[in-house]
Amino acid sequence: MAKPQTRTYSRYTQNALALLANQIREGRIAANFTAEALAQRAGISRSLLQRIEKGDPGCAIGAVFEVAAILGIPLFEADSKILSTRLAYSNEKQALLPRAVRPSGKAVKDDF
Amino acid sequence: MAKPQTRTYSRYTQNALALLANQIREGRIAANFTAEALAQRAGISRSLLQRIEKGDPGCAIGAVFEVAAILGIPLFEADSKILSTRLAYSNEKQALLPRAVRPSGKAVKDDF
DNA sequence: TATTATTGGCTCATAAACAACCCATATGAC
DNA sequence: GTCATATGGGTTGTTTATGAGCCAATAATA
Repeated sequence: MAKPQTRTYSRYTQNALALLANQIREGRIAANFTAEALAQRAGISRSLLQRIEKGDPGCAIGAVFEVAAILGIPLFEADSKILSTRLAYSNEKQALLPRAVRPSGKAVKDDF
Repeated sequence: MAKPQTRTYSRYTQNALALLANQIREGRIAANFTAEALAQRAGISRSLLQRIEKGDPGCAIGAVFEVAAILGIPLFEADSKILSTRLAYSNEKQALLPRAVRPSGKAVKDDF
């Protein structure tokens, strides 16, 4: 009972995936890393890295982020320190939110 | 012959995953979306959305990005227009890069 | 040009992701 | 408090991702 098979992606998602993939490839070349070498560092196979550099939506997000991290590509445009600060803030905020949502009659936001 | 089994992640990757997960959950609640409702919009199951909101590194990056896109969470801190502009620029840059890397003697960058 | 290594693109076997249910609990509205 | 439902967490079976290996083509250097 698992059939993602044909999953669709918004243009925004497609572009974001493509951009991240490009940054990874550019970063690898800039850092003078062989695909094999980078894959090894990230603890993944070369074939997976190839798919990552092609922007395959099916790749595990952990693997993609790890490769990006190794190359020093800033996720969220934030360095290590800022990221953890934002995370801490986010966690506090989380605690204040309601835990269940009651859909209020109608739709809310559909524009992006 | 597939055994990711025990994959390790840098702190940076872990934080980035957690932050994105938090933003998604916060965004869903802010938009007054039920988990079920959001999952349907994204074309995924509720159980997958739950894993996404917990920051599971094994989730497909396409699914995560799509959910983020629906909620209007800016990936790369960029809106739709800026994102496509950056992608176009990145593609041009890509064409100018060498296609194969010759590892020059020693290591390069290991600090991030 | 010759040489060597990187890369792209396959196949295959296996581990993992995913969807569809289920139930129990907690939550929000009344 | 009562009620309806959203959520957390677990299970199951199928689909998919992943690692390993291989080969051909390509690209980088001498």
